[in-house]
Amino acid sequence: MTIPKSPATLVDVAERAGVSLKTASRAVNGEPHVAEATRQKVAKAALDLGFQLNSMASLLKRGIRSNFIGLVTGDLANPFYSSLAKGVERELRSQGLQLVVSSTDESGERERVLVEEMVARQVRALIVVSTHESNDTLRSAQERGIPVVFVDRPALDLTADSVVLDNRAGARLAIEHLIAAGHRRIGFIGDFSRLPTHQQRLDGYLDAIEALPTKSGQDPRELVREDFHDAAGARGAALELLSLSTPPTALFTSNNRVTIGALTAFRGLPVAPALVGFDDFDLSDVLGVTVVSHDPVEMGSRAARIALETLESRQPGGEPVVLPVRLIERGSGEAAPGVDWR
Amino acid sequence: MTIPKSPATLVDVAERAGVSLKTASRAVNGEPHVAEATRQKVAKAALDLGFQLNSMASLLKRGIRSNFIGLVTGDLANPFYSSLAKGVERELRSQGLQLVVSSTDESGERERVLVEEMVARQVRALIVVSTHESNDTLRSAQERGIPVVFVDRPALDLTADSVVLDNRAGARLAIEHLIAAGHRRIGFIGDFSRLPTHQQRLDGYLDAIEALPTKSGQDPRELVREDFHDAAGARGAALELLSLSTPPTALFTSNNRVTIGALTAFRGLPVAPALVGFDDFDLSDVLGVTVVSHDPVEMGSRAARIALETLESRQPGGEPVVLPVRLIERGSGEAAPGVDWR
DNA sequence: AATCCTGCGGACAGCGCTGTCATACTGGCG
DNA sequence: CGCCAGTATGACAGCGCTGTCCGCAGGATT
Repeated sequence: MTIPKSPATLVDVAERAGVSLKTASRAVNGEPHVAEATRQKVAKAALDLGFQLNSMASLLKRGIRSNFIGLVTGDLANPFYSSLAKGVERELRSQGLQLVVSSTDESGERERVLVEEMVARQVRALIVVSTHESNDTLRSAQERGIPVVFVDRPALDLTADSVVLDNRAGARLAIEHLIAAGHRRIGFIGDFSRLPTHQQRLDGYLDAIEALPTKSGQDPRELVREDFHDAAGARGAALELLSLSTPPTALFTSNNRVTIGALTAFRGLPVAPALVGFDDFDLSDVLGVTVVSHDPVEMGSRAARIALETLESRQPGGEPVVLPVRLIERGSGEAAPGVDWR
Repeated sequence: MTIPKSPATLVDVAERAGVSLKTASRAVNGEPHVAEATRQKVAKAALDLGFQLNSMASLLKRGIRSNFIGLVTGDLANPFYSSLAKGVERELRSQGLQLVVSSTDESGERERVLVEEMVARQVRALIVVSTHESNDTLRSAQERGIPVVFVDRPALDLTADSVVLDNRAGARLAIEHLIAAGHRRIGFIGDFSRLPTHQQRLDGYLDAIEALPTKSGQDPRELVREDFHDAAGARGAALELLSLSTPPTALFTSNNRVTIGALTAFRGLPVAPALVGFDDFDLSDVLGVTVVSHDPVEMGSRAARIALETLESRQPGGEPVVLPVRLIERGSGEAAPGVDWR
């Protein structure tokens, strides 16, 4: 019904208040040297006209590119990423910055497009969970002076800050925990093998496995299954491992989706294998699942803080920030071989 | 190391390419009437200088407000909201629009601030899961010509589009299902009582309960517990209900967090009460929890589509879009009174 | 030869705002 | 009383870009 009347400008406000444009600007922006009475007049005029400062014009004039920080993640619907986003947002809030998000669905091509779009939209900084298929566009964003902070997955071939987890230690901890419970055949189900997080977690697994006295000729990777990015795929991998002639008595699942997939595979089994998962998740306590836990919200906050500091002239590209992980025992990781933990 | 050289402007590009500003503009924007050779020259110059069109200036000049759509939700870390965000983002993607998100943490005051900020940042449209504490700022956004679409919770006292679930029918369905399994004392654990979703789900509950032959003097709200917004609170409510002298034999939990809270309360009980939850969640199948399910991603998409249509001159404020819900039987809702379903 | 395209390129204004500089007026102080 | 510091206000340019209008060349048309 309402005609989309073009919004009031500062000129209109100034006119209505009977003051100059500049004075109106000062009043609206809360600058000093404006008489209280004048301030009131301008405020009233602004209210009457439904005036809203056009921040685009304001930022343009001041040579500021924008008030947005871009976050590029895999999939917003994954709780890990959305917690990350929450952490980032919380940090930005205090600075009057806003968060622009988008999901790559782990496609390098989409990552490229999204980063380009964000750069075109003048984001102040980029926080990226990179697919690591290519980083040309990220590099060129950097070259344009846009701070790029890698999160969860470190920067590769690129001097940039990153905030990551202590993946290798976490995985080793998990496997050693299973070994301590008596397990010797421990399966590993992992994400895309190109991802650094995956590789590090696998390294941690191998560290612990290779420390075990082995029958000669044994392949430490015999029970390793990789490149499963969703729960359904991980479920299949778990079923396959469990149907081996000598199946593993325990599994290590390298992220939340994989853990969930494995759990769905256990339904109907007389004895569920012991399990330690990387990433905590809702209901892990109800289910009694032992996990390598960490704080994705904190990870997002840290990344955001680094991005903001870089904006304030901090030198980019220092050592990666490595956040600690810890094992939370809930039962599934403490069950001895052949013992059901449910 | 790199000095944050001030980015190249179109003037620089034009100069370097030896053409006029306007010609460079035409070339960069792919407008017609530019000779192929000229286009090449400009492209090369732009590349050399690392030129990036300043979209703020461009949009300002063209009188376009921005390419952003704002989404204001309760808490990004809640899978329900992040799925919603995913749906919105997916829809925007094809239009070259980007998504700005922020969380209110269910505070009306924060909602106010966020909406104002987004309006100041010139978002093209707003998609809101309103706290419903007040809608003044949303109304004024509307008056400025910014389409506002309510999602999950309908518009109140405001002519605006909304996309909601069939909450009442869903809740009634759930309760009738429990009644069919033999339950007569069914507890209700709900969210903030001010939320329309809550009220509708409670109405659905009461519909079904009141259809039951009652002992006179019986209060249909005897087993209703409200205003629990997180899992911890819901857990307490569940424990309290179960410790009544005549405890309910079944529970209806009105959203995903409440359901999870109730589930954590069941640990250690010899017999878990039957349970139907509103909202599906990860691992509901592993746990065997019967739920009233729906598609939050689709809900986000629909809301985004409506926002985009309104931008394209569709009349705002039609009938609310009501999305269907369906019951998924997984065991917890089919157990007879006194029978453990786990 | 006069006319009209069509393809190409440029000059200029101005989007809405703020930084700079200038002006006018107050009061205090030596 | 003259001068300076401080406060209140305004005129104006210009951020980087694009829409409008205009000019010029060369080929087609009458």
